Amino acid sequence: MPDRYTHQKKGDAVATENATRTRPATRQKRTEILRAAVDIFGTKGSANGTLADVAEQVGMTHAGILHHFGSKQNLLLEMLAFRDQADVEDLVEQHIPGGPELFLHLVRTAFVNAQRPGIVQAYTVMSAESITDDHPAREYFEERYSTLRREITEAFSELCAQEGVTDQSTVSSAAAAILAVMDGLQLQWLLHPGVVELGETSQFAIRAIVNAVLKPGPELETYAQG
Amino acid sequence: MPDRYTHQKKGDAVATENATRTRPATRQKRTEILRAAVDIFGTKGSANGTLADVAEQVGMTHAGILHHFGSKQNLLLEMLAFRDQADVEDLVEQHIPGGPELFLHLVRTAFVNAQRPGIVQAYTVMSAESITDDHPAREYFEERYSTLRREITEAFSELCAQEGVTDQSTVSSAAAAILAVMDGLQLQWLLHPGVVELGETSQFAIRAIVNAVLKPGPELETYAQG
DNA sequence: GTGAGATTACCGACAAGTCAGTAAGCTTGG
DNA sequence: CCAAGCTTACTGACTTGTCGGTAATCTCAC
Repeated sequence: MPDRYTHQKKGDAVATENATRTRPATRQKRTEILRAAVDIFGTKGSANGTLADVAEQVGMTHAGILHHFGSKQNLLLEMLAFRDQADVEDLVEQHIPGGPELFLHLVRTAFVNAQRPGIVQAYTVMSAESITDDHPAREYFEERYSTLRREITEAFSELCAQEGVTDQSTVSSAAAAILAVMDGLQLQWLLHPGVVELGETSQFAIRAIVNAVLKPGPELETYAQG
Repeated sequence: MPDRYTHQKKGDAVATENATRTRPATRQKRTEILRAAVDIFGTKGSANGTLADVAEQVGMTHAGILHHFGSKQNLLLEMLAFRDQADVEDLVEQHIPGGPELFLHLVRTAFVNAQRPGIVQAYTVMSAESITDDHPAREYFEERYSTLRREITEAFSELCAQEGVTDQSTVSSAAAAILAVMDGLQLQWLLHPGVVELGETSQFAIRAIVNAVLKPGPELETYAQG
């Protein structure tokens, strides 16, 4: 597999929307395919979902999908990039906020996600699958988590400065923990949609972690009966 | 759920070690296969890992595996049950503690898990895969999370009573959140073993959540600059 | 304790189906 | 007319599960 992430012959950047090459209807069709891919691979997983499944949903044969995306692996990667793009489009300003605002943004994201189980499911399944051997999305998720942890860590730094807290020993743990609750709650919410409330619970947990950074409470051992 | 998980023809209880039917060497072989299954399906996922992969690791053909477990689905289910059993065996008293001790037990579990990435990976991949359509382990994980949330909720009740806290409105959120961080941190730890510290970070997060139940800090909006 | 008959453990071969990817050709917008 | 979009037809690689057969092991009458 030579150029792993795209099947386009020329080495042009993926992001550059090459208008000369593609008809407008084609761009639309590609988007339709990507949406179907989110649905299929979210519902059946990336290994069990097939190109034929995706093709059927857009009224095509699987060879048609391959015409557009070259390979299944490439379709999966473009699907993840597509989700990111769709995420940012939701934001009024096309940029994720920094500083203390970030925590509110994360909570809002959790509430938004509660309205779109399909995408959440695709993301949850793919992220866990990515830890398997030679998974196409491994690098994608490694970068994603690194980036998000860094952004959250920076937000904590700003917050600590603002609140006059000097001990920043817990911020890296807290950053990882915030991402972790959000992911873990998504899984439980997908398993028990009526029982676990994604938005509210995420809000509670993020608040708990943020407050613990600013003012750590007693140690757990305190509560064990001695 | 007794005999549903085995392909044995007679409806005898699984737990009763039927010495007459199985040779001691066979029991050993079965365990060996289950261990190999944890390795293979943890490394490659349940859909991508094959019976032949498992068979090769124990020096057999895939037909031999099917002789012992009847079907791939059954092998997967027995593998999960096997992990649970191995978990409990680690405990000195064969029972998960209740009350405030439970939180310390969960932290200890996180530290123990940091020593066995293979099993953690299998569990992480399978739990996420379980939300896909008609996954064999779906029911297993639904029950698992329900049970664990209930146990943690009960532990919170005891803790609240002990500490004189009457407002228990957050305990169900907290129970889900604790499981969520543990799961989510496992994923990040598997992606970045050197960066994320499973034990320490879990400890921090669980402490943060427990303390938030007993004494909720300020709301997140407090920190946003006005 | 031993030999006959049953049961278990496993293999080799194969059946049946699935899936990604390829090649060649039809169709149609521009 | 010609390239992009798509199909039909096909291949080769896998995979689960089945089936007979074989060798090892167990049971038990004698």
